[in-house]
This record gives sequence, structure tokens and C-alpha cells, in this order.
Amino acid sequence: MTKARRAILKGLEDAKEPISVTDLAKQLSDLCDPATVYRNLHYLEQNNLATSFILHCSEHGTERYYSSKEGKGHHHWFHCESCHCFIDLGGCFYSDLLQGFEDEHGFIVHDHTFYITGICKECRKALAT
Amino acid sequence: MTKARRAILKGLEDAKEPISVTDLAKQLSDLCDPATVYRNLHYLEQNNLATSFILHCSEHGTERYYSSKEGKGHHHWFHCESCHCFIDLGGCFYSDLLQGFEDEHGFIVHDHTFYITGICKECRKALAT
DNA sequence: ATTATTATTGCAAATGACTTGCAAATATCC
DNA sequence: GGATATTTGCAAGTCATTTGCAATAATAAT
Repeated sequence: MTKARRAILKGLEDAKEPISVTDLAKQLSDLCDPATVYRNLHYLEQNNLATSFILHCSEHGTERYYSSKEGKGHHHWFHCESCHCFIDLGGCFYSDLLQGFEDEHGFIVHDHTFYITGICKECRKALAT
Repeated sequence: MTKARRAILKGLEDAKEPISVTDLAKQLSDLCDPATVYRNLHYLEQNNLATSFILHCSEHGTERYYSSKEGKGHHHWFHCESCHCFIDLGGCFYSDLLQGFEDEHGFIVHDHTFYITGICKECRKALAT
């Protein structure tokens, strides 16, 4: 395990919410090249140490967001289009639903993506004034 | 309503499943420029005649998929990573869930994204041989 | 209808996330 | 400590998507 890889994993663990590759690479710009960040995130995801999803937001465009997988299982998130925070919606609540679909349609589920976008409580208040 | 816009909308309506901009632009390449396809899809989505979501697939990379909104409400889809078909999972089943989250966290939901990826029934059979 | 006004298009160039080839640098193995 | 396998930096390349601008088509006004 190389220095860069360790730092990238730690970057994910320290982030309280999913972080975009752009942000993570910026944060680690003294330490390593963006290409290294991309390569290691792939490595970490393949080795089950990280997960990611793609989200489009009006301000940051379409980007992939990563989080570390230490301990916690599959999570889903709300994303605020105003302050761009993420709110944890808790562990995945879809196993039954997915199983139902598998049975109904005969397909095999590899993965699923779910997220909500909108305006968070604080921004709602701030914007209401 | 211009000729190109009409054709783009018809392209969406004729497609039985969400279609990528790349494919739609290819299909209409005699009629208009890809830039026009992009611009009109934005227009149609803003005017509530189309919806889209972003999906990453190993073969086609990250692309936005559009469908016409005529009649039917919000739908969710399964995407087969082998033959790249989409399977309609039916109308959206999340209104209660979303409402619950709104109440619980105090945010306002603008939109949500849900899709499943995996291997469809036919490909599963074909691959099993 | 004909003209004036506004919206839309094509084309080419730009953007931005992400990938890749390759030679140099670092880890790991023995 | 040297041989071998991985990883890195850098620069160049992809590819979906956007954009500036001048030309064209659609719509409104006379």
C-alpha cells in the first residue's frame, strides 16, 4: 500500500459525506497527481474499500462521488442543490424491493442507484427570508 | 415548433425505452446537428415534455438518457449490462417514502433518481450455456 | 403577403471529467 | 541489497456536452 493510496483512502474516511474526485484531487494536490487519484479510487472500489455513484448537480455538473466503505453498508443520500451538502438517508432500505424485482422479471441485480435532490432545511430557511 | 424539434420529440415517443442523446442524434443525423438535439432535449425537459436520467454503463460510458413524458408519470428502469436493454419497472413507487424523508429531515424534494443494473433474463440464460 | 422581430440552427471550437501510454520512481519479494 | 512487479507523474488523448456566432427559419406586425 503506497503513500498516495493511503492518503486517498484516509481522505474518503475523513469525509463525512460522498466526495467528488475533483475535490479529493484538489485536497491531495500537494501529494499526488489527479490521475493517481482516479486510478486509486478505481482500485479501492474494486477491492471493496470504497463505493461511488454519479450525480449531476447544476453547479458542479456530472461527477462521480466516492465514500469509504469501512463498516457501514450501502447508504443513500439527499443532495442539496443550494449548499451542495449531502444528507445521509441511512442504510439501504431496498433489499426486499430488489428481491421482488428479481423474482418478478427474472433478471439479476448487480447494483442500484438511488438519490434525492432538492433544498435542505437550512437553505430552505435562508432562502425564505 | 420547428421541424427538428418535432422530429426529436417524435424520436423520444417512438423509442420504447430511454434513449441516449448519442443514439438519438445518430438516428436524426440527416435532419439536424447533434448540438440541436442537445439544445432541444433541454428545451423539452424544461417544458415538461421529456425526462432524463444519467446512467453509467461499462460499454457506453456515462450518458444521459431521455424519454418522452406523454401520458405516463415518473418511471424507473432496470438496465442490462450485457445487451443494454431497459426493462420498465413501472410507475414510481416512492411518493410515500419521499414524503417521509421530507417530514423527517425538513428538506424539499425536487427530484429523485432510481435505477437498477444487472443482467436481464435472456442474457442470463444465454450466458449460462 | 412583405417586412420586422425573435427564436433556432449548423458549424467549429471550447470545456471538463476521465483515461491512457510510457518512462521514471517506489514497493515488494527473495 | 538487488531483482521484479506496481504505482506514479506527466502529457496527450477521449468523449459527452456546451457555446459563440453568423446564417436561417419561424412568428408577429403592418
